[in-house]
Amino acid sequence: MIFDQLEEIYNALLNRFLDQNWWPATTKDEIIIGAILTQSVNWSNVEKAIVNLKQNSLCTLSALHDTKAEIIAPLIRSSLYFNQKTKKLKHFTNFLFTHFEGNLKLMFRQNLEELRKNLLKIHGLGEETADSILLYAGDYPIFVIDAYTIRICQRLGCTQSKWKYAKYQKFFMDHLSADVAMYKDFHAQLVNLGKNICKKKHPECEQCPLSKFCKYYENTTNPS
DNA sequence: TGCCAGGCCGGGT
DNA sequence: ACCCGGCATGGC
Repeated sequence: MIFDQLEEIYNALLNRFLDQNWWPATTKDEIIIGAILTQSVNWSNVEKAIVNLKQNSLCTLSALHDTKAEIIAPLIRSSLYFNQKTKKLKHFTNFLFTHFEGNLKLMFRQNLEELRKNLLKIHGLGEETADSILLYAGDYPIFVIDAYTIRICQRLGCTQSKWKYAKYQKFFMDHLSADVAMYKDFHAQLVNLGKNICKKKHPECEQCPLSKFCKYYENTTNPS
């Protein structure tokens, strides 16, 4: 299905909610740590973990690299699957120190395709986490897909149920200009929308700035 | 109370 | 190629 309104959709979200100013972190280290910790958990749980890491001066990649898993795990307990996530953090820092002297600037000197391929080899980093790191910490022009994005697209009726991550990503990137700041904010807008309005059933779609694009809204206003 | 949040992996068809 | 269980907290 051809759907050429993505830019219009983004503008509707931007007008209604203003710039979301994502990622909620001050350093690139913190963005990467947050990207791993937020897998399948709400951000408030991640925030507690980040605060704990900061209070122990462990919210940097080199500090995590130098710290035993038994120390890290209890600090990030609130982030769910904390033992798994401790390993994931370790896998990432091992990668960074093995190949790039622990220096993110060196890592981000790789081109997008090469680095993405390398990140995906790290145990515990899937497509969404890798792309979040690439976009928000590395400023590469790559669009992040998540569960909210898929849910909203399906509600809009602009995608097909069999589509998976790569297809969604291609869909967005084929229909948008490769603008890093816009990619960052568009994904943020979709998460914000997903967490709030679009989570509800379709009668509430009227409050959603995307209602005029939404197939359910059209169905309810044009029942015939 | 039970459900689900900004996933990912491995093992089974 | 898809499907499913494991991981294992906190807020509504």
